[in-house]
Order: sequence, then C-alpha cells, then structure tokens
Amino acid sequence: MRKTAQHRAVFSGYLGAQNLKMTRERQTILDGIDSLRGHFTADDLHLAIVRRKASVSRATVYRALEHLVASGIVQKVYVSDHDRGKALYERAHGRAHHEHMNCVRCGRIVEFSDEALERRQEHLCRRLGFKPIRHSLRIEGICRGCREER
Amino acid sequence: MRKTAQHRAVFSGYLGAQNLKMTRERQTILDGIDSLRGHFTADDLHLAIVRRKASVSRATVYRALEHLVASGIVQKVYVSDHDRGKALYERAHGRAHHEHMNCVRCGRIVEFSDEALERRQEHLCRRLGFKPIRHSLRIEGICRGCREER
DNA sequence: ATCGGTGCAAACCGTTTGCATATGC
DNA sequence: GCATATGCAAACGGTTTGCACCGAT
Repeated sequence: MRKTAQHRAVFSGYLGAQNLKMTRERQTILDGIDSLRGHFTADDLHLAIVRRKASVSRATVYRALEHLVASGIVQKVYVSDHDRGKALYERAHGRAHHEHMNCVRCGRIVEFSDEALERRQEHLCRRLGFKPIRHSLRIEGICRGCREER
Repeated sequence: MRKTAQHRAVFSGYLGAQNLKMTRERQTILDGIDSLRGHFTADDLHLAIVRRKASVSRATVYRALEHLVASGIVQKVYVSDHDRGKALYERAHGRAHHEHMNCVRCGRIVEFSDEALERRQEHLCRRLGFKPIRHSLRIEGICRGCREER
C-alpha cells in the first residue's frame, strides 16, 4: 500500500468516526502533505498545493490542519524561533518517533532517537505518577558542519 | 546578597557590556519579574508592574524582555498550547536547570530534572558531533491528581 | 552633547471567524 | 435534505515598529 493511500485511509477513518466529510479539498491537502519533505508551515503547505495547480483556500488549509493533527497524520513540532511566529508541522503517521537538534548557526535540524532516553523518561514519569502521552526534546547548539567551519 | 540585587548586578553587567543603559524602567521591570512566581507572559509581567503602582509601557516590557533573555535572567519556555499564541517566560538566573511535564487535563506544570537524562543527551550530542547549548524536554500527559480523580 | 530609551499608536502578520453558498453522505 | 465544508474578507491578538521626545552616561 502506498504511503498516500495509507494516509487517505487513516484520515477517512478519523473523519468518518467524527461525522466529518472527506471532501475534494481535504484530499488535495493530504496530497500536498505527501509532496512535502521535512518541516513545513501552514503556508508552505498552501503554497505546495497551489504549485501543483490545485486550489484550496488558506482558511481551509488551516481548518484541515487541525483535523490532521487530531488524526495523528501530522504533528506540530517545536524547533527554534527561526520561523518566528509560524507554527511548524511535520508528517507523523508512519514515521518513527524522534527528537530534534537544532543548529543555532545554520538552522539545520538533525533528527535523532534513542531508546535509553525514552526508557529514562518513562521511569521518571512513573516515579512522579505522571502518565505520559507525548513528549518532545529539543536540543539547540552548533552542528558538526558549523563547528568544522571555524 | 538578595536575589533582587543579584539580578540587578547581572543585568547591569550585561547592559554595560553592550553599551546599553540601566534605566528606571528596566529596574522596574526587573522588580516586576522578582515579584512573579512560575511561568508568565509579557502581559502578566506588565500587569504585575502596573499593580505595583509602577508604570512602564507594554512596548518597553517587550523590548526589555529581549535583553533579559539575552542576559540569561529569564528564558522562554515551551509548554503546551494552553496559552495559545502567547510566549511564556520563567526566571532562569539562579535557578537550577529543569524540564517540564504538562498536564493536558488541568494544565498543571510539573518541573523535574534528572542527571541520567542530561548525561544521555550529552552522550548523544557527542556521538553526532553536535555541540549543545541548551535544551528543553516537554512531556505532555495526565498528572497524578487528574488520574486519581477518575 | 550624544546615543540609546520610552510611550504612543499604528502597523504587522499568522491565524481565526462570520457569513453566504456549496456539497458530502 | 441536512449538517458540515468552503471561500472570502474582515476580525483578532500578540508582538513589533516609526516617530517625537526624554534621559543616562
């Protein structure tokens, strides 16, 4: 099953369960998301859609993004203030969980994940009686490339 | 030395080094910060100042906040979308580093810190050639209180 | 005296929303 | 057919900024 089709199935399922409708616009937005790599803003998404000669209003993109987050297809991501004021998203469905390192010099984002880190967090949550749902770790610093430059 | 005086010294030092001036307004804002507990928005701070019968414009508060972050006296904090759209700050100078758990039910924020977690992050950074400057971990979930309620 | 700081009000800009119309189911 | 979606443009709201005046060094 292709990734696009997977997303469509997940989203349709979510929409149906909420008595919401799978419209042409929502399909278009879903396709737009599949055409993007890495992190994107609502406007990046809108632009990608327009470039593909499809047509959906910004308002609809914003409204769809809400449902896309709720359905787990995309997630908001909190990396740096580089894109000041704009919310950043990334695909989530079908991707492994990961954290972000963010280079404050060049803005590059390095994704990583670590079992031990996850386990330790779970341990800490258990100890504090906190039931974790999701988490995000952001490390800001200087990436390898920028360090070697000097 | 009292906490307030410490902040003043740090801020003055920072300002001087940048050829900036320590004004009455900046003193007032510093005092306002010392009067606050926990996380606050720019407006919380402005309100706290006004309540103390001092007077500084919002614009000046925003402008000062920039320098306060740069000087390490306060830091931006990324917890939940509860305060949608507003930036959150917390005192940083003189406080131990910590992470946040955020209850999605009641909004409560639990602060914690863990040596092992820090070490593991450093290890991962080293492995990836990334030089860490700062980091923040946010865990969203259900806090003990909310779990026991049901 | 000079350069930065402040207050005010307007501008900014990402996001949200009211409303009239259109469309899944 | 009815409830939900969409597009448009206006509203929102936190933050930033231009400008004229003020004040620290």
